[in-house]
Amino acid sequence: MTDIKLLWKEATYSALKSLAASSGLNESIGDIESLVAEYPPKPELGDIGFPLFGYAKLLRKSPVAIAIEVEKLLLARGEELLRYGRPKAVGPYLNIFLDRVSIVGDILARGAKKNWNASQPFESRRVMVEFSCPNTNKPLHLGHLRNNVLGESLSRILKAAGAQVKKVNLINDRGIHICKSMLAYQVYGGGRSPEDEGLKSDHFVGKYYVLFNQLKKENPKAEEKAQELLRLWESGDPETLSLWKKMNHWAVEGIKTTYARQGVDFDDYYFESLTYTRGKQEVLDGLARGVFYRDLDGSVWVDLEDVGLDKKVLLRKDGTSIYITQDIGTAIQRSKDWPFDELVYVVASEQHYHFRALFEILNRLGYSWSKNLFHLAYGLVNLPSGRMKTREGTVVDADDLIDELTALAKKEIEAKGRDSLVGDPTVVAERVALGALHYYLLQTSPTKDMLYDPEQSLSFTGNTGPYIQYMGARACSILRKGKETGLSQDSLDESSISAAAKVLDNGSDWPLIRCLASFSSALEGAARVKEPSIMAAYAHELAAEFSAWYRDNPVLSNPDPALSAGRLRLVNAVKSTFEQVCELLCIPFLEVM
RNA sequence: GCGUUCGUAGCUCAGCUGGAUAGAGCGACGGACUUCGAAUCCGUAGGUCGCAGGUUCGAUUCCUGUCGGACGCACCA
Repeated sequence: MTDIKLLWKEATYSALKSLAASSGLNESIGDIESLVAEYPPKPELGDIGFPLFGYAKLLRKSPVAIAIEVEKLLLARGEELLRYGRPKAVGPYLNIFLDRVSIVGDILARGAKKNWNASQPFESRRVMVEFSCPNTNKPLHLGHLRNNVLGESLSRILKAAGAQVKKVNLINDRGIHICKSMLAYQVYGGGRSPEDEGLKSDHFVGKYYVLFNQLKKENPKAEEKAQELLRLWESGDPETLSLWKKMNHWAVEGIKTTYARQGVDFDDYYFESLTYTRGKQEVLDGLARGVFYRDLDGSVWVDLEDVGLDKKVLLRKDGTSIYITQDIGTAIQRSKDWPFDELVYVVASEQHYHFRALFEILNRLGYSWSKNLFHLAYGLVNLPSGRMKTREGTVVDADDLIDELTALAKKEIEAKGRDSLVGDPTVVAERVALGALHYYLLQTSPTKDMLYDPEQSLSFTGNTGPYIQYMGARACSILRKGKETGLSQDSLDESSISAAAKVLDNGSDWPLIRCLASFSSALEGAARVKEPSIMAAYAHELAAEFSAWYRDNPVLSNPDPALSAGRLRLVNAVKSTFEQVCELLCIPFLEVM
């Protein structure tokens, strides 16, 4: 599809060029990029549209007249071009009606295959994606769920578009916040384990982090003691390290369980405790080269005021590194470990300023790849009641939320009397819950703050993940019935496909086919601007299109067996496309639900 | 104060490098289950795209200003 589009674009562009030449105008008509190809709003207008307004002034003709002349020029080129479709002037637009049989053929060839996507605009690009990056003092919450699904989905989209992707996670396993939960555990824990208290291990650690607030009330020196614990940790005190290791293990293992449940994983884990001293040497080198400067008290600074930022501290007066110093070191290390064409940080938009400074500092240190760093900033997830706050207990815990959604989905399955039809209702319910949650989080563009309305997300009607899952399940259902009737012909040899394609070259099947064909441009768009929301919009469009199609176009109960067989092939392609789309959006695909 | 970002239907959101009549879902109202699964579908109502300028043949989209919200401007992470 992409190639055919390009072919028509080139043909139209060269027609415009010769039009300019024959009018005796030597003015340039701009490069081919200035000719935009779009989709006409209605199928009956054509499959590709070129608006010609921009050429009116250059050619001293109305766009309507230009369209007519371009159409004439293109028609004159004969079969060599016209076997790929027909050009038609439609007002100020030059539209193309593509050769539908060949397009249908391409779609049907998807069949039940997994990897039919041939369009790979990101081929050979190496992209590293960093996401999640939890603290080890508490379990994941709703905000992490948005981060995780954004990072995972974007990685899958980039991979599908042909890129080599490396997913990395940086665990924040050191610092004062970790020491607080350790201190509270020393005071209240009594040496108990998560098993002793019957808690998931990360929730167990989180409980003690919350208990630190109680400790502060009981003991005014609690903050001081936490600082003391941090000093002990940094000096390598064995007892402190052993407690730290134990609690971190609990936290990380619990968090990994949630990842597995969510269907998220990583190619590499970095631990801040192992990387936090990196970057110091880089800063000292930069200082020696005059990129940074030393203050009278001994601290090291960078002045970014000329690019609209402030002066930033890079090393404390005692020579220790801070947050941004670590990120400098980590970025440089990564560029050595796995040279990338691009590094994407999926981090909340609160830290936008931090990343602008980081990228600029790396630029000043002379790393040419600093221009290939990208902060995928996402907005906060708010509740109808306001912002989530740890201290006010308004944080929505990730595991609890998935549990609640699962329970609700199960109730829905039972209410519809489908519990005996879906296999294990609990398993299916959790997959529906994840579909609901992930789609809800991905449909909004990342940059925006979003409102998480538990009620709406718990409802499975409308523009939701379960709706998309349902349409996938319906496609499967038709295919199952088709097998029983013996109408389905799955052979993928060229002649049988093109025979089926001819049957499907009609007005009623076209809107669905056109939608299936636009998958690659949705994928390309989502990968280019790094927004899974574009793929989510495509998923909904496909679901709605399929729903409308099978309502009006009987597949099995059709008097024409050839049409039935052809449409069954089409349903097969629909199913295959849904599987791909669901995979990209972290929505579990369901054969029945 | 400075910076970043957002403002589209009653609510939650789409609208891709400026292009053909600004779209979904929820909610409201009215319809469709002897028919491939009604977690569905169809119809109706609902918009000065925050406001004011500017660029352009053309602006929800780009620029400037302005109003409103969010976030940021630590020797915290």
